[in-house]
Amino acid sequence: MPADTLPFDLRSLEMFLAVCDAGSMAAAARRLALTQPAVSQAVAELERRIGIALFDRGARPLALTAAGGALRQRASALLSEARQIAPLLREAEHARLPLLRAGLVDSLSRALMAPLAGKLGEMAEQASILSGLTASHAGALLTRQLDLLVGADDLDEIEGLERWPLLTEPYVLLMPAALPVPARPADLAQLAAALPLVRFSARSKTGMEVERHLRRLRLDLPRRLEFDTPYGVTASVAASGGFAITTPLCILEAAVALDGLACRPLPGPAFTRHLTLIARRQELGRLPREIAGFCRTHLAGLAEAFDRLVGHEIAATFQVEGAEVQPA
Amino acid sequence: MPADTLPFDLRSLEMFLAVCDAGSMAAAARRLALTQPAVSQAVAELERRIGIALFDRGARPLALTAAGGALRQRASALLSEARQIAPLLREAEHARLPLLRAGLVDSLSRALMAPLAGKLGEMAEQASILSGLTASHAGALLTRQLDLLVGADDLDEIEGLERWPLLTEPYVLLMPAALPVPARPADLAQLAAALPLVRFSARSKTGMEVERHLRRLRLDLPRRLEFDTPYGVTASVAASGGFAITTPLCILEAAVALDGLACRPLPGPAFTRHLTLIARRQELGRLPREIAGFCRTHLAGLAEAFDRLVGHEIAATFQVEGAEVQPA
DNA sequence: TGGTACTATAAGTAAAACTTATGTTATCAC
DNA sequence: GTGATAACATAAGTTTTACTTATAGTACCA
Repeated sequence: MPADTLPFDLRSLEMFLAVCDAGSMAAAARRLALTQPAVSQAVAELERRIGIALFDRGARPLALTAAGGALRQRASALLSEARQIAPLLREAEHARLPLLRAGLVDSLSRALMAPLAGKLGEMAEQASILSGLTASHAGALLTRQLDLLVGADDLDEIEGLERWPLLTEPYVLLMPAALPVPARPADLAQLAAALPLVRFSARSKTGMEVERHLRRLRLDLPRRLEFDTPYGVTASVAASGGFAITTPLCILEAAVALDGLACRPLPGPAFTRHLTLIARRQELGRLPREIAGFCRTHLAGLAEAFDRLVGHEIAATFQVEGAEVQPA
Repeated sequence: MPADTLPFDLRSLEMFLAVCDAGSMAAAARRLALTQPAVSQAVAELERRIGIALFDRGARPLALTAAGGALRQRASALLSEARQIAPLLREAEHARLPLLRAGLVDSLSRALMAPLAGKLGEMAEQASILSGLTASHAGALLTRQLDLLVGADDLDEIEGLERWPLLTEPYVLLMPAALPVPARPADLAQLAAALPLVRFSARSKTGMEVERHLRRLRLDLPRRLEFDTPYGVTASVAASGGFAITTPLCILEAAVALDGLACRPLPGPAFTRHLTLIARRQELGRLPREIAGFCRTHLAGLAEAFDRLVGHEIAATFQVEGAEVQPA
């Protein structure tokens, strides 16, 4: 018997949830057409295997502990997913690709979500596109909860992936247009003394990159307000009159009015962000390549909006991948 | 033995995946420290219970059938979620953090992110606002990675929380304006036959609620395209000419042009969504109450936009909480 | 203070999961 | 083709698990 065995199976979760819903083990037993000791034993075994008490014995209307409540949430989600599977497999028999799941980094939602949805809808029977942080999508890709990922991280530390670069964009300053443009990195500290710096959370790849870059520049800027979405950062800068280190795509993503704000070049060494499409190697054939091409075509259409947003000087750093690079 | 039993348990899925990964049943057996017949029997039993062949016997490097491939995707997702559960429960027991962090459901980003950031920035030395799904925020709240949560779930199965209702809004149909308005629930099936139904993913509370509602109405609508953000759903409907079951706030959140689309009442019994502010009980004093009041004030400002979007008839269901309800 | 309705434990039984043993089939080297 | 090899399937026996009945213990209510 392997040591990393799961501490429960679906049957025991089913019984646990029945107890939660019914309010007592005896009632749950009736509902499941079992005897009461069966339920009692199953719950006890579940608690023993997880190693945490799930119910508060000694309180008569049986009460959940904190851990019990958490399990209730997750278990019901897990079971409802499990119940969907079998019917879907029957449909999967006569289908193209049965299911295609993609993770799209937040900052490309507005640029790519709808066209990508159309494309995936053509290529698969069922398509699912999730938004969020690249970090969480990366985990999902590896555990096969996702099949494709478009994000700001090329996951080069992970084997067995194929990578299709999409575009490169510069980091920029988003700040009040009236203020003087910082010329040297040190001017950023001065700016931060006058205005609140709005940051990306360190949960996001972008936030981590910015943090690392500032450390390289030996700048220790305050950390007052942070967000994990481009909208949060941009909207907060617009509302509060602060400033942020962000990228053109992140600003476009937010789709908020930028009255009185301007994009300025970030002083100091070049600092860019790369967006990449990633899939597990050799599982989807030429599909990732085709989708990457499709994304590039759509992203190229943004060049004009970029120009308007940041001016020609900065926009030159914006670059959609042209040559179709072979996956590493 | 009840008839609606699941056709598999986690153990059999584990074995099935081991076979997929190892490439043969014998190799999988070695890896699982079992004998070959154990695996063979488990796979056979799994196929019998699901009622579909998963592998292509007779092809020697064992090949997956279409259904087998689909099961592989979903089963590995299911298992990786299952494996996360136990460790999370252990964390749920303790942990404590000083900093003020809030989780805001995606559909309120546009409405509340910036003002909430300003407010929290006043009240705390450092504030962090994360966007995403209520479900993941709920876990973060329990494990004390978040201190506040604004979401579409009141987590009533969890003890030890205080809840501050913010507003109630109706679910509505977002569909082409030119098409006739569905009068009865059954008309939805007809609509779904003509147009693609764009769904919220079951990962989101909104998606789960819609799914449950449809099940109550005994409607089995196709599942072609799904998203976990309001922007995804709205943009896809706008781009593809499909339809969706969504809410006014979700539509406003997306901030996309709705040319040719209209909001229609959802036929059938009343179906509304409740947004609530949640905190762990008695940990932040009167702060949650104050923030809830602040949020309501801001949300009340949306009433006009609601009217324009959905018309008076539907908008009547939109209701910002007035009385400050004592936490349960 | 019993009565009721629940939970826990003990011991036995039915079902399942797994094992060894053996037969069958596809692939490959010759 | 032919036999060797490595895989899968099936049969029969064994261990483990899940469930049952029976009984004792515990919180709650009148």
